[in-house]
Amino acid sequence: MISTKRLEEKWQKYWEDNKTFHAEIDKNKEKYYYLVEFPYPSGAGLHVGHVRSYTALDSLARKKRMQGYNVLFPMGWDAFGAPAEQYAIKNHIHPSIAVKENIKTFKAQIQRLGISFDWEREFSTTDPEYYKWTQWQFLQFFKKGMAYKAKKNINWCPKCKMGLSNEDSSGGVCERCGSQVVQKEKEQWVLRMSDYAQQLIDGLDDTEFQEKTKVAQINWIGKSTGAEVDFKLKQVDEKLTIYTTRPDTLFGVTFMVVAPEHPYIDLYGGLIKNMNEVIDYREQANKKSEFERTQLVKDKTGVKLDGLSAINPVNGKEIPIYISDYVMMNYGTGAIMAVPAHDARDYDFAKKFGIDIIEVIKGGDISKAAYTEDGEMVNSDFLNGFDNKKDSINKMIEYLEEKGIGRKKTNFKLQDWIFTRQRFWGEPIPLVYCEDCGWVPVDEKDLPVVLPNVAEYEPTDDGESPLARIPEFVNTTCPHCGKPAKRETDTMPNWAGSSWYFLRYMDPHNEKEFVSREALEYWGKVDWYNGGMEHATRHLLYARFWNQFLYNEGLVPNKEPFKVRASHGMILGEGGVKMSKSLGNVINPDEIVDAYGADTLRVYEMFIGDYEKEATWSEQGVAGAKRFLDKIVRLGEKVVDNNEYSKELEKDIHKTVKKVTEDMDSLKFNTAISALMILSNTMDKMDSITKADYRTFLHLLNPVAPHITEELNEEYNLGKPFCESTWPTYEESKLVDEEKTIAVQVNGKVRATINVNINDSDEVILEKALACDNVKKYTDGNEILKTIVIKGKIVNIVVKG
RNA sequence: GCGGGUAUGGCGGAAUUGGCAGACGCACCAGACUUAGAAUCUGGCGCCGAGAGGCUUGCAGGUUCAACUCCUGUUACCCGCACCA
Repeated sequence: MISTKRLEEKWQKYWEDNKTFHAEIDKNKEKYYYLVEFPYPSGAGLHVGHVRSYTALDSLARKKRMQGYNVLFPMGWDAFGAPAEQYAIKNHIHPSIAVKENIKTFKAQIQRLGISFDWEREFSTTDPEYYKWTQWQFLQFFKKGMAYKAKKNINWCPKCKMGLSNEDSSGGVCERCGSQVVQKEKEQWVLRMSDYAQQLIDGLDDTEFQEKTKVAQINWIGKSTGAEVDFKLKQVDEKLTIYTTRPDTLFGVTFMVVAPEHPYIDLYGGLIKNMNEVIDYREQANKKSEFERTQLVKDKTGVKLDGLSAINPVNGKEIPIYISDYVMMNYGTGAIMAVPAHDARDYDFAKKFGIDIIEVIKGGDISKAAYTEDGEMVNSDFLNGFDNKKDSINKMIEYLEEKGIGRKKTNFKLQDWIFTRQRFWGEPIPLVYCEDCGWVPVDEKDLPVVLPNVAEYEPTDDGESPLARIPEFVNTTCPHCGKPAKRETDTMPNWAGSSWYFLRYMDPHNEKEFVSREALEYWGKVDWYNGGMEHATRHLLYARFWNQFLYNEGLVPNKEPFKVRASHGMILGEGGVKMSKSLGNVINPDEIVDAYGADTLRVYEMFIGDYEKEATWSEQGVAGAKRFLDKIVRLGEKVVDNNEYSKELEKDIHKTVKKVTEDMDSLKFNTAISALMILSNTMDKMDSITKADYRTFLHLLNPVAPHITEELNEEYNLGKPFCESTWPTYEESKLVDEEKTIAVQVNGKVRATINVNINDSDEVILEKALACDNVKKYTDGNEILKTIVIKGKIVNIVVKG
């Protein structure tokens, strides 16, 4: 046989020459859309983790095609963003050139693996032909009022010199470089994602995501129900509105707290006697990063507003107001009512500042965390005696609404999406600022707004985009009135291009539309989307939001873009540690392909363990996969010219067809391969196998090891190439075992095994069981209390003593 | 703190969903072939025990003829989220 390298190249060429994996709309065939998250083509090249998910989906796609589906399985590149830009700055080349080089490397690496992507649909988010439509879609948001410019305190990474979304600065740390994020005021384009909070929760019902993914999204969106309550200020005719989930504890309110940024501080600064102290505190708080405010400083700080106080609306008592950084301006109303008896944070604060603590729920452990659950209400006037949280809350809301001092209210943690980056390497935002007309969208015919081809793309210290330094780019005319005007110089985050790439794959070369209606209707939803768990609250949420917006605008036919979402586990280095450059334990897939071949790498990674869990790399395991494939090659020497299954193998083959088919559908590649290993061991023990035996065996292995199986199929002249054949089927009737060995237990312990026939009655089986010598040993002289016969499975005899 | 998950031999992991725990692979041991090695083949391989046998799925209980699987409690680790009112 020819060498592994040559045969792999041979079949890769065959598939390419025959456009085997190219999909076209075909209304006579049922479609299936497999999608694997497109990679960021970094300079480091392909990782064995990529190989795992690509091979898994490739196997599924190959099988699905053989099962008669019209399979869409595309691949592209998510190439905007900071890493490419950093690389370009460091090496003094234009990011577009660096990106092209990296894509070339990645693509060659993927192609060596024989992944059945439809390369005719390939694109990069950085292609002007693609980002033209990203810009076009941004303009749809803009025109709908879904994009607005706001002066925002944004998460600012001082190292990357860039504004970050909440999602990108989770934990107060820059997602990219790990620096602590600080707050900086900046004008930003923002998408009204929070408007979609409820729809994003509801839409999950229309998906088949894993529970953990759904939960992660639901938690991130952070819905809470409660009430807004208006507290009158004593010194001025004004009310301070707060949000609470526990209006039933209103009688226990002994103070209020506003966020340092609360507008009332400036508005009523004249009444505040210790304004200097207050301003000082606010400045201190502002300097703190979100991380310091939330993680490090659990110790409560604050300043009492001297000269400004509020009235508790339910009992008329005067209560003090404090500012403290434990209240956030971006959630609720930026002000809270404090119930120190039943909330740990309020309790800490009250203890520190010597404020009254009034118990309103009996039995609540005052010093412990969070709001007390059920207990009898006390010190609460009309709520006294209520002993159920829900009823108390309803009663209070009813009271508040009646008096017009409060109302039921739902809040979400989900914030609007900060959509601008002060960077060069992103999609330019297609807006122009005109002194007379304000912000005006670029005419559609003038899209895309192309990134200029210059050498200056380093970020500036003042936080302006590098594009601002390029007069030819900045200066333009107003699309509306024609007067001189200036372009927006910020660019989009790299989550933009990935928010709709799955749509573009359906019709990637369309110059007139972002995708044709026909393609949208035919390819529909992504049936199976594989990606990392780390994207659950970012890419996956952004993409759903984006698609829901397009749906609401009538631009796409499905509100939810993805049906099933699966995620692969990470591959760790030997010893169970993360692969990293610094540890020097990164495995380059090329080296494995060179040494063992692509099929071996593929089989190994599919056999390594539970697909959804992390797995540890083992070179010895790779060698084991290679041994398995070598054994399969040797099996060919036993083939005799017969187109029926061997009698001895028929049942095993039918069972294996069933097992492999079902296991692959549920991502249990490891057990599918195990079943094939068992079958190969059985065949290996036989003197000869038939062509039919061998072909079906190779066919079942083909999705995972496509090259070697095609080659052997051809060499032994077994039939058409698998990629042009129909997936094997099994017959239920061939699965039944006539004879079976089952265990006999006495008092739950196995004492013997017996052979039973499928037609044996329970009585016959029991008789056989009782006849065993080793069973008699335990039953003789003992009273048999009970016998259990489970057909085809087990016999259990319960004896006394 | 809240939410989600995991726990099975020396290792990666199986277990028809309540029916012989440890499939399959790796590693290891012994043997065959070989001048030797590689490759390949045969056999062994959870723990204790010479053996009969006993014990064993993080730990402690429970349900059941029967529990890795169901229930209660508990421990450890991993991952999200987190002064969210």
